Amino acid sequence: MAQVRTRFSPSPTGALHLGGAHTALFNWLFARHYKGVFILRIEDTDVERSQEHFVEEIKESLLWLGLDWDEGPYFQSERLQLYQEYTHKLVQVGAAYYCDCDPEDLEERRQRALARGDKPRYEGRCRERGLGPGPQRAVRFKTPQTGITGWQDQIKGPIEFENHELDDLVLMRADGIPTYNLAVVVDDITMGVSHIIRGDDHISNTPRQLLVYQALEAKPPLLGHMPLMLGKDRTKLSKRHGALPVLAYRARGILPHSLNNYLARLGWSHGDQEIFSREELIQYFSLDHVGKAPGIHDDEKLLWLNSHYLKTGDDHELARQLVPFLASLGIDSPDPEYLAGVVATLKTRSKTLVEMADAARFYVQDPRPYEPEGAKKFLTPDTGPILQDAVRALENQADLSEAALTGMLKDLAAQAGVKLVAVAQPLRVALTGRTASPSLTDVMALLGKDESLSRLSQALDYINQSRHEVLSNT
RNA sequence: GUCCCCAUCGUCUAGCCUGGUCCAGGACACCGGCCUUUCACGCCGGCGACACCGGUUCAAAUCCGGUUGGGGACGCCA
Repeated sequence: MAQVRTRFSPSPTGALHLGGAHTALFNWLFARHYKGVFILRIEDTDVERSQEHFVEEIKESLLWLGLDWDEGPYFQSERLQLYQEYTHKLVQVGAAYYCDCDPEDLEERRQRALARGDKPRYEGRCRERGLGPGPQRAVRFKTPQTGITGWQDQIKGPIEFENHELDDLVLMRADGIPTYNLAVVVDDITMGVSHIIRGDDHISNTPRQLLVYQALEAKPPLLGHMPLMLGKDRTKLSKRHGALPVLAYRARGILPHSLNNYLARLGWSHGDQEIFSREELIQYFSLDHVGKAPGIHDDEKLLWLNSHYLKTGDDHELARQLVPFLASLGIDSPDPEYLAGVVATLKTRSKTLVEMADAARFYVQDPRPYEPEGAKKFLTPDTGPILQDAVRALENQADLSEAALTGMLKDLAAQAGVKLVAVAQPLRVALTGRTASPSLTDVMALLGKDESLSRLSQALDYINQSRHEVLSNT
């Protein structure tokens, strides 16, 4: 295969969301697999809606996902001259013509046709008028009205359209800015794009673009239309389906590779494999295992992948990634070594970094106020003696290893003649403020002897205090 | 409405091209059990699908046709 050159070409009219990330990923994977080039191109010909800050957000999103580009970003708004040249060429060879139809009038006709149940299309009023350039004049493509335009889609297989289904699309607006259909073609030709991989919502544009290639006597790239991602309601994924911008997933505490792995497996597969490293994704990716049917976005599966990567990730690396999440809870990042230890105890219990940060609170903050239910149930006059015994035992405990602490807990239970759980829960609430937490042996080891002892006496104070409150209330 | 695309468990999917090895495999979710100092993790098990009709064939999830259903596109948006 000649050099592979793919591109991702978002329009900066909104944030990069899941659907965009999906196509970006497939293009990137394809380019990386074939050791080709991945191009970023910003399609900002919609002057009205394009915004600079969206460009930044798109770049940031791609970088966060690790989808680095080799060329670009190119901006269509900086290539207007080029589109003009191509437009003139098309007019010269008789493949395009000037049109002065009133856009509002056209819009009205379109609405009427739709209401009537007809296929709305430009009737070709200016097609044979031989108009020259002038103000308020757009350039339309003279679509052949006979014959068939088709291609071998790299994902869907053969697709064909009858040319008479197509109308004369606008290539160049009256204001001299090209439309999408012209700009893509010119760009893909001049940038030497070898493979266009895009959503299948572009299928109906494809015959038009192919016809433009023909008129330009240019060889079109290979085309692959990937199935769309649908929302739970099975319609095209859009803003109204929830937290969709890629950066929203970052904010939720999703790891970038979790999202990549998730997105890769939506519409693509490699046998029964679910978990892929970045390298494996590159190694295995190809268009022949991209499916044709649309997929529905499933947050649960994403969360599962994320918890998998949390579980299997490196403690220090995860600790580093956890820092901003702690910060947003108002917690200064503790010593990296200590935080890695904290992470080690939390990684199997968290689905996101947000959850992990929240679960980490008690390690670096006062466990009070205690979880009300837990305090009510486990920090009572009945459990006071157990806590007192625990204080004594811990004071004499020199070895804070897992085995030693487990032994200590078991001895405590044996001496009190109760089950281990009866000792563990009061201690847990005293130390962590909660009824659910990592293993107590881990907690005590990390907190250290002094801090643990101080939390136990805090809890004893709490018990005494509430007893007095009860007494004074009665 | 017209054109185009699609159709395997609730969801993501393997298998389909090169029919038999599939009374359809994996994963998420869900349910049950085990493990257990709590919560999780983990482990074991369970539930659960070839949209429908016809054709081709000794044989069809796999090939063909139709029906139904879903989606997408019909902009001087991309």
